[in-house]
Amino acid sequence: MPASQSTPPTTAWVVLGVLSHAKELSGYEIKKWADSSVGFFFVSPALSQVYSELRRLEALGYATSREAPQDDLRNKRLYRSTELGTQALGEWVNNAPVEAPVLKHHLALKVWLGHLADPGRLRELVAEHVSTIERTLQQVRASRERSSGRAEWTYPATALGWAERYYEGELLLAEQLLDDIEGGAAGDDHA
Amino acid sequence: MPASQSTPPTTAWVVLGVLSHAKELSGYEIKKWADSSVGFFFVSPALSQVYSELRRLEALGYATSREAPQDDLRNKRLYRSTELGTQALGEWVNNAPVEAPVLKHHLALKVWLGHLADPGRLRELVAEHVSTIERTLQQVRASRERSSGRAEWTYPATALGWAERYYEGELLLAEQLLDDIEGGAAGDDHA
DNA sequence: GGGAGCATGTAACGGGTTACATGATTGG
DNA sequence: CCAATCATGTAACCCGTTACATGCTCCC
Repeated sequence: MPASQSTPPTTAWVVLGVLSHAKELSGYEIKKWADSSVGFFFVSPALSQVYSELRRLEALGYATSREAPQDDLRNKRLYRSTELGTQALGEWVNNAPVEAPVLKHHLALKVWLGHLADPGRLRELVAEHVSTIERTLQQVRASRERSSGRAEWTYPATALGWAERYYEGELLLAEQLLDDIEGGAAGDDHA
Repeated sequence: MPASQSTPPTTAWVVLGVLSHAKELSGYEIKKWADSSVGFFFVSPALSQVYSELRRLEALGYATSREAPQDDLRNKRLYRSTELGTQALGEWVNNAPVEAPVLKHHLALKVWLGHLADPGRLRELVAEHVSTIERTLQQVRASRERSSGRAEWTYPATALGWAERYYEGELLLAEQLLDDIEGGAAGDDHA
């Protein structure tokens, strides 16, 4: 037995994960679901990659698809998870070690380079960041509210609750950051 | 003037940023500094990539290098930022828009897939994650303490202070997560 | 003697993105 | 009529990683 052994990339599990929460979805729909759920705590793949992961999953026997007419002339391909797929996904969830979170925090990076920044501009950058987070937070809340209540969405709702608190934390951190850089050259052991 | 226009990848600024905090460093040293500073809020590049970014920076005129003997027979290449480099970096810090933070939170992802997990195992996964974060937090604290005090490290210390609070927040979030999944099927609007 | 740290680099690979191409339907 | 949404896919590209290759020195 020579063949492929290496585990699929996490993105494959993300796509299969969306499928595990629904019965049958098109690539396009998967992308949308990903954007408004998993996207708040794990990078949501580009549409083109959703399609290629779907092909991979099908090749692995983790998903099946069927052609469905959506209107005259137009076809969409609908995917669903197989037994094997759900099994493999559960296997991954339970047995793969939890990798350390990966973070690219551009604002923190810029603060770290604050000695090269115009002080006033630095504060503006924090403000920019706060707006970004606030927009995200609104979306998270909307999503979480949508999923709260239905029994099948318990875990997604829990994850979204986590994300909500996470972004609230981001806001707090930004405020404290502002104090730090405002409070003239601070950064040493606070009061 | 036809030539290259596209901005270098963020990693280039990371490397140049390390250089902007020192006078002259080898690639190897840069990697170490990156690991224990910027690495806590922005992915630290692999050593091989540090070297290739250095070559890029030199080609752009943002850095210069010189050959320095480190012991008989052995040479190391020492890099320093040029005027132009510092200028370009400052330009980036001040004028490039702050991109949204990128997060890959594997634990949250797995919680989101909790319907496929063994409940007991899920709690273990959270515990695994907590250990990871605790280890990171210790390192952040050590780094922050090392940089606190010296005037030139004000901004790095501020950034590390941010990181310290960030990981403390992660710990809190993990606790609440445990409550959520422990407290039977919760996730809806808390008390 | 052997392993860890210092030091630099190449090569292969893959994960993932943007841009491009196409085209129908619906709503303002 | 035009923009947005639905819908799928290809191609180019590059960022970044792991694995490999090499070799010295210091310390146990």
